[in-house]
Amino acid sequence: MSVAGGPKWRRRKEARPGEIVAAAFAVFAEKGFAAARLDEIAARAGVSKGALYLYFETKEELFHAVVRDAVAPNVAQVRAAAEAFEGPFADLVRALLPMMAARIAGSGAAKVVKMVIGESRNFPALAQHWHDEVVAPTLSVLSGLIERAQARGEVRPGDPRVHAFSLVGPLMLGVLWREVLEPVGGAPVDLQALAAQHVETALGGLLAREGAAA
Amino acid sequence: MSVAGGPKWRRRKEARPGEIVAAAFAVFAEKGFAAARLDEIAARAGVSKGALYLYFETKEELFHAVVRDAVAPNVAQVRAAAEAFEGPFADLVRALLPMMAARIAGSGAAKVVKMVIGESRNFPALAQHWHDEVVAPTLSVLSGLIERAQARGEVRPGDPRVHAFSLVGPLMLGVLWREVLEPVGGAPVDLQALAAQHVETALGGLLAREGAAA
DNA sequence: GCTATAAATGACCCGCGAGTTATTACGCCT
DNA sequence: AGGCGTAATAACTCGCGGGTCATTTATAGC
Repeated sequence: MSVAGGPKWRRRKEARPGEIVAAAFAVFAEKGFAAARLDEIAARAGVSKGALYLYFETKEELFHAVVRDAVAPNVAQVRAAAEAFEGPFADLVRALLPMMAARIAGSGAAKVVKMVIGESRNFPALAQHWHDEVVAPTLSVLSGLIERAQARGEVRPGDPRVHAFSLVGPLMLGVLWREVLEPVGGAPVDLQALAAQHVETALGGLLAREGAAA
Repeated sequence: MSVAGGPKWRRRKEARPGEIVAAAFAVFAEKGFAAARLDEIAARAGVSKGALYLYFETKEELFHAVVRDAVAPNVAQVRAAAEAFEGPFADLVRALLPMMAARIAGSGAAKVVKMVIGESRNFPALAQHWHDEVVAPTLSVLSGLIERAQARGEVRPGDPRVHAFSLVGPLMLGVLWREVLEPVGGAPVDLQALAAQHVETALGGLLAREGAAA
């Protein structure tokens, strides 16, 4: 409706891909892969459906691009923070969990998680990418930290991977709760409060007791 | 190809709905709602697509029936077991978590969880039903138990709902891991072992310490 | 300004799958 | 036995959405 002779569209080869991925992210997060409509993605990106195919071969490739872009930076940062830390295990955990909570809640990572879970059967390649690039590295950093803390006698014995689950499981549950149940009437969850209280609970179970025998 | 004059089909009004729901459960669990094909459900139920519509109005109603049937009995049993228990909190938890783990892994409940998460935006009614009938009651039983244990001085202070998250979160994470990540190369998770170790960790953080001041 | 290039469009195609319906045939009931 | 009510079928419709392509139009270079 631009009556005042502005051009109908502009050539912006550089900017398009990013805008398209952003729009696709929003629609995929809202609807899931199968129910997302290319027309809607195109509309939100301010572009025609045909233009999508100038930059992405198929809907599925677009899906992959979305997951890549939305997630990579956060993982790297959490990893760096964890590996740079030098103090006692308890302090590290007290810093790390709230950081993860904030990062997951802040970015759209939670929506991506939901998306990956929902479409994992239909797009195993996506779930695999997610596992290889996000979950496995994070878990490996975490259980490495736990293992070293065990060697120093700070943390009780036990499978370090299971200990890692004990640490982050409740956080993940909280994230999914917010994403899935709150919109349909579930009682709100304060992720920061959850992280704070759970860290103390988990540490109570993980740390070797000072006055204890074993 | 029954050349030897058996009838082409039989009238089994009573048995059909159950068989259809079972077949639908399998297909929905594998593909998710949107990607599930009514033709495939019908084929697995040994029935024509038209027959589905004799028993269910729409695909979505069939989806609802699946969730209802697959989940209700398990919840009731866990709830009953939890409320009947009379001993100290620690023993209850040591019995309850492995039981939940077994029940979730054994039935197809894990697949339903994945399904509900994936389709929650497109079918809020389903997520709501799940919340009202499954999650909220379970959580309420659990945090009730914790609250009473706190009153008896067995469990440390803190939001009982968050404590409940601390207890079951890692279990849920394990379930999702098995469901989503193991099929694409994730390291296997032994749910029973996870439950056993995590229970002790969680109790270590939840139980009031005998020799402690507060 | 004019032209060549390629970014972008939007009308189109076509297969697929949810839902419908005219027809068939099972099996109870007398 | 045979007739009737209805469970069940199978071929159908029809709209939707992923993907295509001939055409339009911005813009860089001369």
